[in-house]
Amino acid sequence: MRQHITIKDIARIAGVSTSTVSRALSNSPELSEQTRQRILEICRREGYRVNALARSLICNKTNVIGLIVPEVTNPFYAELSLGIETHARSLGYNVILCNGQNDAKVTEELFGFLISHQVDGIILASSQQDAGTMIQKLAPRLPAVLLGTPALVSGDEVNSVCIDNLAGGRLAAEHLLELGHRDIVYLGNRPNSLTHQLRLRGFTEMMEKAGIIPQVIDNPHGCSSIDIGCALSRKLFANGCSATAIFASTDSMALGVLQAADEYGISIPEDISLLGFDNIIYSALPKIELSTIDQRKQLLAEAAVDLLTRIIDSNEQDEFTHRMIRPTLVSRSSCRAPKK
Amino acid sequence: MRQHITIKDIARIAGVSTSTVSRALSNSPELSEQTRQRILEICRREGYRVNALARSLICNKTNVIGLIVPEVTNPFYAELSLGIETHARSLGYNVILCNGQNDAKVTEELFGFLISHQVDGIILASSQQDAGTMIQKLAPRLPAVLLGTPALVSGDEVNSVCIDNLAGGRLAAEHLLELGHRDIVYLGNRPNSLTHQLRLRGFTEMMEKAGIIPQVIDNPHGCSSIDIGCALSRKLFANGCSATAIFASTDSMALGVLQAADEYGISIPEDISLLGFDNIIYSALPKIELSTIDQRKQLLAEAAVDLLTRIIDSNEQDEFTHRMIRPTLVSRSSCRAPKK
DNA sequence: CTGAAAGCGCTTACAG
DNA sequence: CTGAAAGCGCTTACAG
Repeated sequence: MRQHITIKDIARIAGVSTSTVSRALSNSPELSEQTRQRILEICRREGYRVNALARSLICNKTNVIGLIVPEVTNPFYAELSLGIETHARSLGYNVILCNGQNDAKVTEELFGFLISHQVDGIILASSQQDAGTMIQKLAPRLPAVLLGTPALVSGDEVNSVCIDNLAGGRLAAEHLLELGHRDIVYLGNRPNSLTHQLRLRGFTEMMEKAGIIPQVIDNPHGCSSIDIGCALSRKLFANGCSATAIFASTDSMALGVLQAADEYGISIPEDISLLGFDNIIYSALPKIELSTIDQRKQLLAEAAVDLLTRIIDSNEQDEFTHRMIRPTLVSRSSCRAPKK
Repeated sequence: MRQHITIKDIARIAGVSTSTVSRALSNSPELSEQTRQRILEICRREGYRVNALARSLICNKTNVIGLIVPEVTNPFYAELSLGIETHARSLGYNVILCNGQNDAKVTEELFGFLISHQVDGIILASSQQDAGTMIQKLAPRLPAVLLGTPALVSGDEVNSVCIDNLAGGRLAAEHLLELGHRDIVYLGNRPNSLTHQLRLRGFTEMMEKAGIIPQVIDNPHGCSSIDIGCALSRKLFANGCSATAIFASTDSMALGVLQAADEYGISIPEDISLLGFDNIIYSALPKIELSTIDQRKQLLAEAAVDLLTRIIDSNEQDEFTHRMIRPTLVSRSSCRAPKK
């Protein structure tokens, strides 16, 4: 069944050596145009397809990039991975997209899988604190880029691309302050996520300048989701919530807030303003209309691929690059001035 | 830089032949437990990792399944791919997830990529009419399963797993009829999609039994999305819409209807009831609360993987299997009885 | 229980 | 311009 046709078969049919077939396929210049065409025609006719495994084994290059995301079901990562795949393809690389499932064990296995398969480099998208350390430990020597978390701050020797979360937090604070909010909740802070730490820090610093100390509600889970956002908000609302605005750590969390608010008869934005972070496509839906901080996924994706391929090509690694992208505010209708 | 440690290095360090190292790694029984442990310890210490390319080349088996989805950014496919990956992993297979981007050219390239990389089998998730033919043409001889479209009907010689779309269409019709609707629009029919044809047929057959001929609005694009749903609905609403209910061909399309309705000041479900198809997670959001037909992604995913691995193991292919999963109605609040 | 040898499908110096 | 040979990293009969 799995009997593929090989270069040997083609050589036999064409009456040439395997070397010649190989050269015809790789567009080697040292070959008469005539024989090349004749051989290529035979390949086409016989449905020949090069065995990438064998070729990569020889060339020590696969032209494959491994991409690990925490969860494809989160639209933020789905959109990000689409951007990465598209840009990588335009540069001649294929992408193997893997689902870490927010699980360190699975992620570690995926590293093993990708390395075993000799990928040329790895992009790890993560908001986990230890993502940089993971790369160092699991893929030393392999070109790698950490996407979404600034490795610079954590001191790991890895390359990274991410949004400026500090600036993002500040943007959020400015927006809510300008609208006149004073009693504000930051919902869903993940203490073990550097990304979230920075987001929070930018937010609180700006708030404190205005003499305000926001209430911070931690998210003890390793990820953010609608369900978690909903659960945390239920607790908040159950205890009676005086705040006029909630800044949710991600859009998914914000969608959860929306759900809990609905259950408690709280209107958004009439009773409470809601601001998210990420700008996933569902935030733009009517009835949702979530104001949010845009992570600019397209820019992130391209920067990560560009950086990784540059490292792969340079074949050296004695300095590390960190790129930060500036976030922007997307103002929709989930935020307004507080009631007097 | 990309100097990996090989079996030869291990052999040298351990003072044995490469054969022995290989046997230690593959848990071959013909080996003293003592040397095995000694060798494995060295491998661990040196951070040795088997080169999957070389191993697969010899074994003629990769334990990798290729999965092509039209778009990971569609939550339906994102959830489906998660189910497939999880189930495949539990059976010892890794999954290479690829993004067809709703583009025949890209999909064809992906087939080439996967076949070149010697995957053991392919799952193609698609709602395109010609998906079965594509498999036959691009991957004859390779174990493959078409997911989401019934190959049986199209007469292609491929295996398939899908929901019973005819039954799904009937379920939708029954629900709207029971609520008392008589003036109904089916929005987003894709004439070149067998899946959608069946959905429509089940729907109209049931309607016609009740003496009703629904208005059908075609979707000329090759895919369904929020934007397309919105654009089609705008046209519908702009011309004045008498219908009391809309059955959208997918949940994404339904979200687009919601958006257009909002623009035209039409309330759902007060003015018009809205029913979707798929049951993506965003349909469950408050304020959205979309009634829909559940495709039961988990069952689909598992059935596809089970079928594919069975074919891979059997190593023969002279009969083709078609599995259909029964859809269910998920009734939320976007559908109600029409105003008198 | 262990090793030498052949071979998986390919590429690339090295000759001619 | 073309071919014979070596080799990528591994596995597996075949001897011993």
